[in-house]
Amino acid sequence: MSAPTEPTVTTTEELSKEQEIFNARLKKAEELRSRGVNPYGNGYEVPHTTGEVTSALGALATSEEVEKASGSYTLAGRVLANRTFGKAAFLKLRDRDGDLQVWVKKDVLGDQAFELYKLADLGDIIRVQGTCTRTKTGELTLLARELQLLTKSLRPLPEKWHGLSDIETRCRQRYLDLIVTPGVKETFVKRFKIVRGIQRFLDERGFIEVETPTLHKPEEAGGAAARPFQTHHNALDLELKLRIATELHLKRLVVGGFDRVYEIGRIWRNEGIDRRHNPEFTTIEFYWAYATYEDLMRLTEGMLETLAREVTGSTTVSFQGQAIDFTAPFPRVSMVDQVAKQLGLSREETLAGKGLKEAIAKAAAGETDRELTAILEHAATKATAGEMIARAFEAVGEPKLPKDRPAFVTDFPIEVSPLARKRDCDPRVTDRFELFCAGMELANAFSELNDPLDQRQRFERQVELAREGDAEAMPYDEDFVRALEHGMPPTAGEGIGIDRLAMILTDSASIRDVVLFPLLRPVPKGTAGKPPGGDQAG
RNA sequence: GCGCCGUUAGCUCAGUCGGUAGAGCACCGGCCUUUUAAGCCGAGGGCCGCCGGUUCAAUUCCGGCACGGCGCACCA
Repeated sequence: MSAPTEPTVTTTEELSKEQEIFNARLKKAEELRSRGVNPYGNGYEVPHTTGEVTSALGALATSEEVEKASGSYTLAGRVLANRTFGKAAFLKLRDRDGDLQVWVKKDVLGDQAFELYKLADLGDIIRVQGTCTRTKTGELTLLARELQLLTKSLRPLPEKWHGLSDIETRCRQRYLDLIVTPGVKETFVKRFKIVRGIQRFLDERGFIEVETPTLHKPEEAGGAAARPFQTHHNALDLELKLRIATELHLKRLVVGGFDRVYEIGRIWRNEGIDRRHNPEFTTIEFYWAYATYEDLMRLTEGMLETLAREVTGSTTVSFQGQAIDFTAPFPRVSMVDQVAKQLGLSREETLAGKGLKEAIAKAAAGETDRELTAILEHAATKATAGEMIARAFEAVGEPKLPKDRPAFVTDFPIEVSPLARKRDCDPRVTDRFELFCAGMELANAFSELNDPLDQRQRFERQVELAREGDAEAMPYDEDFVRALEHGMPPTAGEGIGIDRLAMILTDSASIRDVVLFPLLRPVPKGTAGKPPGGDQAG
């Protein structure tokens, strides 16, 4: 944790470059102390930001206009560039709003303060006070009359032009990535706006935000098809699992009278890591009593259109070179009809499983794409028509979904929807949709199953599946059924993947780019962040 | 879990048909009071990811491992 308090005794010849810089900066910190300056001082007021300066003076074109209009500003931030000219220098100062050039002149600052300035390094946090002008090249610049060093940086920043490009380093040392990689901070600001936008949208419609447990007893860890992480509570000697969804607790709350309720929260799924998956991720789940999944489609369209406009400034969003139009309404695609059409069957034949396996096998044989063939072959091995339909859709349906629009996929078979209400006019399908966008599943929603007897049967089927070796089957949540037995109003509920939504609205190719600290394997020897001077120094 | 690719200075990257390495930026010293990747002069800085094999000699060739990237599988 702690850096060495003394420069290490190692001779110069033996020091790495980083250790050399570290020790040299440590010496400067000591030099500052000897001059009565605490290199880690506090209590300095910072009344202004670079943003306030640029919005007040940015429109004024000449140095005369700027100087006439400029008040005195006191700013603080990190030094990101330092171009020196002996008795003057230009610094690039960054605060929470952005960057501003600071002009340090010996005759303006005074000899003593200028000597202190010379002990500043790239990466240090400084505070400056002065008035603004425009330089010969027209850049709005604060001419410093006072300068204090607030925090000494001991390690060098990455190279200023290319920045950090190694993705591993960017994620492990996100603090550096945020400083030197353009756009990273903005991405996470946009993510914040997405979350706030969702909250505002739902709050305006009478929804209440709640928090439910993330530590689940084994029988509670349902609500999705996924493998949970396991943990243990010592005092209770209790086996626990990290939640894989917020669904079942939120529906308990609907039973309890929270007719419109939502939770934005972290969930964990013990699965692989790739461009679209991080083992911990954030969902918004919301439950709306007396509504149906049809209402949810309209709400979702309105929400996403609003978010796109708020976050990107347009309802058409560019994602990885593809324009995606979020203008409501979004197209709807029936999973069953699409599979039927592609396989040359009728809707009824498909739902009844009549010739379905043969048709899928035939399609697999005729498919040239190796991956799609594998999906179809796998689909043909499923036990029920519903599972075959859902699986076959991945091969024959998903690739045909519109690329320039989000699309609702409807008509999910009951076998793959253990918590969804079955359709009144055809119990083989559910009142459910998934929203697909940019090739990703973005949302999953349905009219909730509120018939406790039906729910019991669905759980029993999940238990059977688990017994047959399905690691992702849900446990039987007895208390949840008990809650339904008290009566849950007809309700529609939806879950949206915040991370994936953030990917799309920030044009990020990987979930890594919208998660501040994505899970990575640990570095074996722990070389990153090791203080110079050997282990005893740390 | 599988396949392909990568790992060289603090950072971004060259390079060595096998003879222990270079550039730019950063850093250090010198000059410079309007710079924009400032400029000029000079000096440092490397277990060439790790382990093993072949070889007189390996950063380079071969094998294994670690970490990462992309794709697949799994999944939201």
